[in-house]
Amino acid sequence: MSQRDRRLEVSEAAWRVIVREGLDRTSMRAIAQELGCTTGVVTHYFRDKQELILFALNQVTQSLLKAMQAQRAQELGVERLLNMVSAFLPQDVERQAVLKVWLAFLGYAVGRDSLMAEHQQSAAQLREVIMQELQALQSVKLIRDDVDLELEANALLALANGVSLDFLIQAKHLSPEQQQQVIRRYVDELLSIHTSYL
Amino acid sequence: MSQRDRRLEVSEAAWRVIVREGLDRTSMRAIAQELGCTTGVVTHYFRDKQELILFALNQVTQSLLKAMQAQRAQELGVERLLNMVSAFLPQDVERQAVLKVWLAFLGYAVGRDSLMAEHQQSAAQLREVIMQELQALQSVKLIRDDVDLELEANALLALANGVSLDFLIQAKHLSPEQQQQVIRRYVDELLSIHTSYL
DNA sequence: TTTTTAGCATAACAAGTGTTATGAGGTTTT
DNA sequence: AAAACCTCATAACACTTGTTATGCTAAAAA
Repeated sequence: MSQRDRRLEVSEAAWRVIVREGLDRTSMRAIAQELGCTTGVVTHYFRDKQELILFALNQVTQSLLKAMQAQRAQELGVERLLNMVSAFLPQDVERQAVLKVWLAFLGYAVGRDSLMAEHQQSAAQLREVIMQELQALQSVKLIRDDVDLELEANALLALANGVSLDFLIQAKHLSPEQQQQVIRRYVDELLSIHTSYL
Repeated sequence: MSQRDRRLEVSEAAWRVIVREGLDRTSMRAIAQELGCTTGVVTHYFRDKQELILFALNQVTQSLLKAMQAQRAQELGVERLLNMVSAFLPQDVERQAVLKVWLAFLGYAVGRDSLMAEHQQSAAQLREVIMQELQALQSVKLIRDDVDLELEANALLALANGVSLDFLIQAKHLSPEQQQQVIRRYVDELLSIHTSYL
């Protein structure tokens, strides 16, 4: 087992504790116990807790980015954009766990401007990918030329984030199908096919 | 000064610390120092920290609910719904502070199912108010009869939450005008005026 | 006026925190 | 085979945490 894999094991143990117990109860000792060893392992692979947290945060955002990028294999079009945005909706237990970790981090980042800025950087990457997608759709005339793509990218991500949050904060939350439906409707609205006769 | 006001003072001091330092660094001592007194005050008005946190959480959600309800003074219509939803967008520093406290609580509630359930109850209230508004609009034929109002209420709140979050997690976030614009466009879509010829 | 209570400061408590040093045992390198 | 190193357990460190008990002062009630 490589050194890199061991770091991942620690990070994933941290995930599990965060999802189950919450970020503030995720102590070094709790992570070690989850992994079935002592804190020696944790301190060996991470200089301090801050580094561990940032690493785990990166794991979260990178996993979301990858899931989204994987959808770009399909041919350009509405479905591709839809699938890209849907890639990080909480439609199964894994992504629901990711969502919880993500939210825990966001809450933790409140009042910690440097940490929030770190996350903003990842969010900017995500926004960039979506923007490129929108630009591609605009260049093939699927989106009208007068549409503000920066605004649309933000709005689309906002909707996706809101739909994700809905899963955690609403008791009667949207089903996976409804999540997709809400996103789909919004994406459809973006297309000149539907808006050309406005 | 009444006993009730004193509790509010403590709670508001807690808010300020949370926004500035983060929830996990909001200790009893920090709150007391923010208020300019000792922990004796805090422990006198709140049995334990849990009670203080739940009280402050309630203050957050109630303030949002009130701000929204205040908009119902206007006459029924698109503008009223729009203003109700916009009432808790982070369009000024006060509401931006409320947003931070809210997010801190959400992150804190991850892994604490009872606390999350508590928040879901408040969220359900909010959803109910929006649903009533949608029903009113439907009854005056501003929304088509075949529209699923439960789904729409969730979707609308999801969009609003997402737009709010966008303010914190996106460096290039939406301006107050853009926030409103995004909501407005979505609300417009709900109206039969725009969807009748689909 | 006496007594009771509310409001608050102070201090101490046990528990849990991140961090660090030390060292043992195994693996790789030289 | 010897030296260097990686992996990890153990233990101790200085702090911070929420909570509780004690007591003082001023206001209210008797």
